[in-house]
Amino acid sequence: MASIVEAAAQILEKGGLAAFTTNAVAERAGVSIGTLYQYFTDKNALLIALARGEMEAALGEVGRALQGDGDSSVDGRVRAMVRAIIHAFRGRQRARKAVVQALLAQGNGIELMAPVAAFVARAAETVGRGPNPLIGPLTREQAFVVSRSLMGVVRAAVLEEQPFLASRAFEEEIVRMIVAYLGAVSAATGRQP
Amino acid sequence: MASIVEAAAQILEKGGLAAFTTNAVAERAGVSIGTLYQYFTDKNALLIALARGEMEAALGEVGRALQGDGDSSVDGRVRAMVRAIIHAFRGRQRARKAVVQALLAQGNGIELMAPVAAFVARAAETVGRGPNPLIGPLTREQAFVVSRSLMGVVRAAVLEEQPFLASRAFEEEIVRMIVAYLGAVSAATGRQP
Amino acid sequence: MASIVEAAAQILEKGGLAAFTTNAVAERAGVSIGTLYQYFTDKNALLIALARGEMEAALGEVGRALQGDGDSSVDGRVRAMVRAIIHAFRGRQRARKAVVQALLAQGNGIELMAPVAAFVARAAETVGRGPNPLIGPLTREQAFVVSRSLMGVVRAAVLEEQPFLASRAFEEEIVRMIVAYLGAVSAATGRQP
Amino acid sequence: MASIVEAAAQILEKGGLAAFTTNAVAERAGVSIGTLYQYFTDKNALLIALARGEMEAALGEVGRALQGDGDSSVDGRVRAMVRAIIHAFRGRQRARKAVVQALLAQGNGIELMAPVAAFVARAAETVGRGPNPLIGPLTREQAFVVSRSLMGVVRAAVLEEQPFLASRAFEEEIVRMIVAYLGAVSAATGRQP
DNA sequence: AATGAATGAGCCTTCATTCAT
DNA sequence: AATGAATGAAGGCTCATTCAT
Repeated sequence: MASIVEAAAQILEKGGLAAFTTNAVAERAGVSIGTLYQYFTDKNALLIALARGEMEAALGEVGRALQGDGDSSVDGRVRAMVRAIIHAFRGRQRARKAVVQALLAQGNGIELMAPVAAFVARAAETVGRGPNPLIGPLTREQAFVVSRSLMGVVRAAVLEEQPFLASRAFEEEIVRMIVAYLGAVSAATGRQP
Repeated sequence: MASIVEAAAQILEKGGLAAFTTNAVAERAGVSIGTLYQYFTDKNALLIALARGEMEAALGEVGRALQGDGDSSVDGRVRAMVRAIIHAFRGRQRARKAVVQALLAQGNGIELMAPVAAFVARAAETVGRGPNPLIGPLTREQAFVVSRSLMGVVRAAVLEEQPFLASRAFEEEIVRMIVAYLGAVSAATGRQP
Repeated sequence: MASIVEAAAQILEKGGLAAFTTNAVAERAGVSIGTLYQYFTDKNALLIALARGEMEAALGEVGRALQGDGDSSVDGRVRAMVRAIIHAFRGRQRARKAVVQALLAQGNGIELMAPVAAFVARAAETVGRGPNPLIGPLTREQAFVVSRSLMGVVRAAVLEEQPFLASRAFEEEIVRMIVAYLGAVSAATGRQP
Repeated sequence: MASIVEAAAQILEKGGLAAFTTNAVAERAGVSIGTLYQYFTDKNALLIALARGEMEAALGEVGRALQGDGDSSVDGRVRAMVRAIIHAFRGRQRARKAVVQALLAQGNGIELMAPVAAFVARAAETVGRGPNPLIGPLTREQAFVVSRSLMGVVRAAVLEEQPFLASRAFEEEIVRMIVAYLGAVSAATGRQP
């Protein structure tokens, strides 16, 4: 089962969506096509299993990064989160890309993406508080904007295979944006009461 | 030719990527499949033609919005830009989504997306200057972060069919983020010399 | 189209239901599988087309037999009908059998059989009248009994490949049964008023 | 073993031939597929076992009906037989239908059907004698006609799911046909010596 | 005796593309 | 330029059957 999912990831990584056929996956996994179908109802089910795995990995990475006891300033913590996201997206770019594509192509993508986004939003919120609180709870729109812009930037860099993806400068700018935004939210909220 | 591309857009809009077959497009366009192949060497060529058209339309929309002589403050001009982006993405969501997917699925997507992003980055830069300049020229990474976060947020809202997509509150938050980021960039740059 | 149906009949005739694959049919018809699917939505559609054709042929045969101006006595006309049914059932036994099976396996069979049965029932009724009327209109149950017993006997003989299928003795007995039954019905009806 | 056959009948009854897979049968029987193959060499072997069982049950029903000491007139005894046949065909229609189909699909059907038909023919003969004999031994063709028409009518009613299947009127007509036929045979035979 | 994971031949069907008219 | 019937490679999936445990 795990080997089949792994094979699927490899196929996707190497040949993209076009190469992703159940027969190819079975062959690479070293099992018969029948066995594949014993574990996954559907080509789609396999895809979802793969996606779920990737998502959980990403979640874990971000979560672990935030547990880390590095720099506990707002800047430091945002940077930890940004780094985690970048990392989560860098391993097996093509596979991940293909998974996202395939998922979106069927409408199942959003539900699977949602948890990650929610997690990121919550993390941002948490980060904003800390020792000397920066912000209160975010509104729905605010949470959306933080999480999606962060993920959007990173994803774009991955998809476009930008050379500066791993650079310090890039990280810096993303951090700057998030921190600036959280600050602005805080300022606006502070004024309101 | 135009009618074929239009048919392609409609098919994509209505049935998504799965419904997008050359035969279906030809039929809807009211021409024979042979004629379609007279104008487009390939299914892919048709897709590219469609994408190019959509891209140009988006570009035009943003450009026009920035020409408009509304509120000329930084806030006002960023808001005009944000609105234009949101609009550019809302007409025919599904078709656009499908185009992006299909394009990405083949690796052609990035080149076609690039001009829009470049344009958005330039617009942000321009906006930052204006009467009383906010910022100087952006670095490559900064331009990337502004354009992709903006587009990323809007795209996510479209794909996830968020109900607040057209709301004032959503627009407000995006503007807040862009302005805060531009401000932070400006501050950092100012300090450095 | 006709050649495809014909090929289907031949395949069914030779190899039974098991050999009836769309690929086999296409090959025997000398067309590509794609062409087959241009004319028939489905494997099932092909089956139905075949069945309809066979049914109409059977109908025609019986109809023509009854038009014939042979012996116009009740006995003579019943015999003409019986003979026609036997003929209708004898050509391409296996193909016919397979069609019926396949059809029944999907529930579509009955509707296609019904017209033949209705026709036979009407024929029996007509025969019962003639110059010196034997019977009035049959009740639903009576019509059913005449038509189905007649068809049932012949079908059984065909399926079991009885050697006496074409014999005079066999024909004689069937005629005897039908005539006796019509007589009994007539007698019962006559008594009732 | 019995439970496997029973499971097969249930599957056939509920889902028709299409649902009749060895795996499905094993699951419903609550045994593993391996066990099923321990008892039946083949899917076909299972089918034959099922058919044989059903056949014997039918045989038993008719036999018992004829033993019964109800009305001993020809009419009364024919009616008892007709009723038994109807009953034999009515339980688990779909399963029975499917069995017949499946059997026919492989050519094994006829041999299994034959005993029932033979039995019916013999019964008809017996009935025709009784206290005041109606007929002598039937010819091969006559026996065939009585048994197959009777079975054919009932089977058709079952397959077509005729609403009058259980009605008195229907029974009446079948009885009328059989009795009329036996009478005609008797008359003809009587004349001949 | 029982289990059930594994097998794989082969079926139905789709759809991009061609080419003679 | 346009047509559209024909093509056929290729893919998803089923299910009877085996065999090591």
